[in-house]
Amino acid sequence: MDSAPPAPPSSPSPWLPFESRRRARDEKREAVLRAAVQLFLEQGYHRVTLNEVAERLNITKPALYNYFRGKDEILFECWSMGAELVDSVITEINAGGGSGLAKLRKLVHAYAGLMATDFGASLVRFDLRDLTERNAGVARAAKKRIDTTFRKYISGGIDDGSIRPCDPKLAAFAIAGALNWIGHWYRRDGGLSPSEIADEFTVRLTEGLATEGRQQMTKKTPRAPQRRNSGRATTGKKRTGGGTR
Amino acid sequence: MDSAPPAPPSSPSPWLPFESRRRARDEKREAVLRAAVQLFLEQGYHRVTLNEVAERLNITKPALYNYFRGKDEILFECWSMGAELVDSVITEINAGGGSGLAKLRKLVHAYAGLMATDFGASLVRFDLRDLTERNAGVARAAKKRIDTTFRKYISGGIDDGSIRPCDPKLAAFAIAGALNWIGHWYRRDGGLSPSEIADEFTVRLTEGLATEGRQQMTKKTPRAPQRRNSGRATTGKKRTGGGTR
DNA sequence: ACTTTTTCTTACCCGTGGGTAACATATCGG
DNA sequence: CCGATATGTTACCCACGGGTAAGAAAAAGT
Repeated sequence: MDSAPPAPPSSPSPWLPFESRRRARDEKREAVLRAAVQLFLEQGYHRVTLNEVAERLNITKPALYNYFRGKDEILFECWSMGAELVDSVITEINAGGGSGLAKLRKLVHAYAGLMATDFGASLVRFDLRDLTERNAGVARAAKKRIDTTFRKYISGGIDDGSIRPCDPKLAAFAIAGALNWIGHWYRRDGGLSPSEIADEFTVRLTEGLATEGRQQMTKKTPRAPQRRNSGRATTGKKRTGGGTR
Repeated sequence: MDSAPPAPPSSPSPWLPFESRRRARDEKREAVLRAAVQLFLEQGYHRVTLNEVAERLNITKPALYNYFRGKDEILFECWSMGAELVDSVITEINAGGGSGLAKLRKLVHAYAGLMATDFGASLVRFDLRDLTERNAGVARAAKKRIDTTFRKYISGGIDDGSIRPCDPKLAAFAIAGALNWIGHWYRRDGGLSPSEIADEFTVRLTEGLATEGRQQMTKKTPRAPQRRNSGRATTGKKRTGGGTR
């Protein structure tokens, strides 16, 4: 018979029922976040009790208070995990070169993929009003940074000629909205893989913006490649995402 | 001489503090919904108490139970108001003619406008998990109808040649996502009017799909482009209708 | 071994807010 | 004017769940 404690379905907890509990503190902390984010997404923050979170980890509620100040802090930390993912994506894109359109496409692709992860989805499915005013402020700032990045890539693309003139603010809203919505409808057991979604959205959300979008038009390189060069001469190998579709 | 009780700021309640309370039942019921939807959007369903809703209407909590079975039914009825708005829009579009693309544009335009209303926003900002299983089922069905309509217009447009071949499912997700997101960021006191948003989104979300997007391609303009320019008073560069370039 | 510190459990508190019972007061048909 | 019916009010109940206190049980230090 299975006298050994039955392993929980997925992402096994560091606290096995009666076993060695010698993991590092940070690992446990993160395990709490993984369990919590999953439950919060499944059932919604307000319907999840700390007892449930604890139970899923084979511990009891007060034990959670060794790692977090309270429920809202757990929520915030989950949210922050997602924000960090996005921030690192942005940092990486900024580090690389490319036209505004190329950067935008990279961002769209990576962001779409993130929306299919738990922490990524938490970014758009959690209600910031559940946080303390202080944490909500941090979160708002992070959102602002992300939004600004979208706009920056778009207006940068307009300047360098890779994107047709448009209102960067509304274009960013439209693109970010379509992406954020992924976090609401994506299901792991659905018919679509994250990479399929990311590939398709990268095309769909930028095809209307590109100056050289279809096979038509003069197929010349981006017209008048950046003359308003503010420093970094990123010319190099552009090839604005033309590839595989 | 306004010796009468001072009217509350906006959307005056039928229950004036000590005055005639002789309005029809349905009007009162709807007044409850208007007050509720506003509070739910402002603060979030779980943070709004029935006492608050009642207070805003100059009544007390138990009085609400004359019109609704409970809090969750109020939520559902608010949601339904939004759903009915969308349904009537769809019915009207279906009644009219036009290519798939034309219908899609009408839907995008109307839907964007709805997202800037309280009941419209409630459609995407309320959590269906707060409803009873029965009501949640109704809501899911309504959402399904809306989604189906988007896809139908798109695949219809592909068939009639007004829309370039693409995956209708993902295209619908992208468009609906961008639109739904309006319900999350739109603020009445922001710098953008609903009609500006609707106009811009109508262009932005369909320009990538149209077979005749830019100045080339066939001539069969299905309908005259909406010259409904109501007020183009914002940031200078914005050529909504024209496919110039 | 022994203390000390960290981690976790049992048992409890208590504010909150949806919901109800019982009663009061309009409103209306006649 | 009078009961019947809608409509509101006051006063209360109580389940729920976040949070805490006090102490057991490991881990770690000595």
